[in-house]
Amino acid sequence: MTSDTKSDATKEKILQVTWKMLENKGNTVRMSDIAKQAGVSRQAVYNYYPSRAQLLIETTKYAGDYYKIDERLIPSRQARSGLERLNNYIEAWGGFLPLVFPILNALRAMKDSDEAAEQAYHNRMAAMREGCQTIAEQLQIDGQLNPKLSLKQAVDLLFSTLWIDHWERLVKDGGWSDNDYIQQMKTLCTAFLTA
Amino acid sequence: MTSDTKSDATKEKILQVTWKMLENKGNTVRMSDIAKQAGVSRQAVYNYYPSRAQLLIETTKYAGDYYKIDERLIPSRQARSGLERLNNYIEAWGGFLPLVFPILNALRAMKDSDEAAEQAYHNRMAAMREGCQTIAEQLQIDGQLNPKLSLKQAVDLLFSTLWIDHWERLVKDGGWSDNDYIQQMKTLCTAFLTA
DNA sequence: ATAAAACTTGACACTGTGTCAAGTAAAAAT
DNA sequence: ATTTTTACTTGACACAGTGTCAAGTTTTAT
Repeated sequence: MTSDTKSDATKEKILQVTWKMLENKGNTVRMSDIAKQAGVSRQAVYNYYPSRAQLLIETTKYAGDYYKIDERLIPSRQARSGLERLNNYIEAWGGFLPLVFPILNALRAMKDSDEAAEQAYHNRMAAMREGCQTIAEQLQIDGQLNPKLSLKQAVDLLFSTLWIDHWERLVKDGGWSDNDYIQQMKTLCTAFLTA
Repeated sequence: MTSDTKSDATKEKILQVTWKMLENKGNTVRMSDIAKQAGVSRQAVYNYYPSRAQLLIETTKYAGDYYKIDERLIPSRQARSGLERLNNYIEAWGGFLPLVFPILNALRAMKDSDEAAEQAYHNRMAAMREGCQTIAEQLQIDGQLNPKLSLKQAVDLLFSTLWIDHWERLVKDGGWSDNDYIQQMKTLCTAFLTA
């Protein structure tokens, strides 16, 4: 055992517990709840994560790595046509979102009160938006992009349509299944992005 | 002057100040900020509104009344066809949203921590959703509703597409003009709602 | 002049975040 | 085997913001 094996274990345990509790209780979880659940003192948590915002940000990274979003997006990146890319992207995203929603949700709720949280949330949005950008560009190259839309408009619309708020209302509030969501989004996005 | 003329004036002034400050500073405004700006003590505010949530809720009503959403929706209600109804609805909604966004935004931010705020936010959503329901029903009667969509799915999609999160990203973040939003939403909603 | 209403002032309880200092227990280094 | 370091714990405290309470003052009505 190296000198920080034990501390690493605690550090990771805190992330796991945070993640689980975000899924169960949502963004109302307090630092003391997390500490208690992880079996350590509140101060131990602050030892590793200097603020609640930072803890959430690290948890987001942890979960993102765990669910391997990059791997999921391989089929989209390998697509030959814009439309194929779009469909594969929605397939990957629609499978990924239910898993990371609780954490993104917490980040979203914190973004008004914390600068670092806003930054982290913004970065996540930017990363996702980039995928949408590539899709729209590919569609344009294919000559399939709706002529009523500028490239930017197409990207804005696609991104916003697939972002978590929309998903939340359809799946969480509306009771849609993951598959309903994926299928309908494929149809819907194709409908407005292509001519 | 009757005995509560002055108190009514103060009560309304607080609402106005709250409204203005939500527009300027967003949901970070504190009770003490509002009091100071209204020229009264913090306790005077609590005299009329027992909690911050309640104050926001009353402000929402106040602004809603002020901007006369009902009047704006008359053209939609008088439409002969589903499509006409849809377009008129988007026209009204697209003009209304920029005005009430700051307040709905504040309510949205409070909904996780306050039961009453959540209820109020939910009610606003429900009212808006009802308009979407009528549109979808009319489209179905006209035989224009996309056969790939159930009535519920159509309502869910239309509602979510027009709700504030989507608008915020396009207009606030994306820099779309109000008119861009209205025109694109007309096209987009028509595209996925009809066959 | 008196009473009621509409406030103000200041103190305080409560929740949750974040900090600080002193102590302990076990592992690691010497 | 002893020191030293690491990984904590315990408990106190500062701070912000909400909400409450009681006592005092000004304004308005009668």
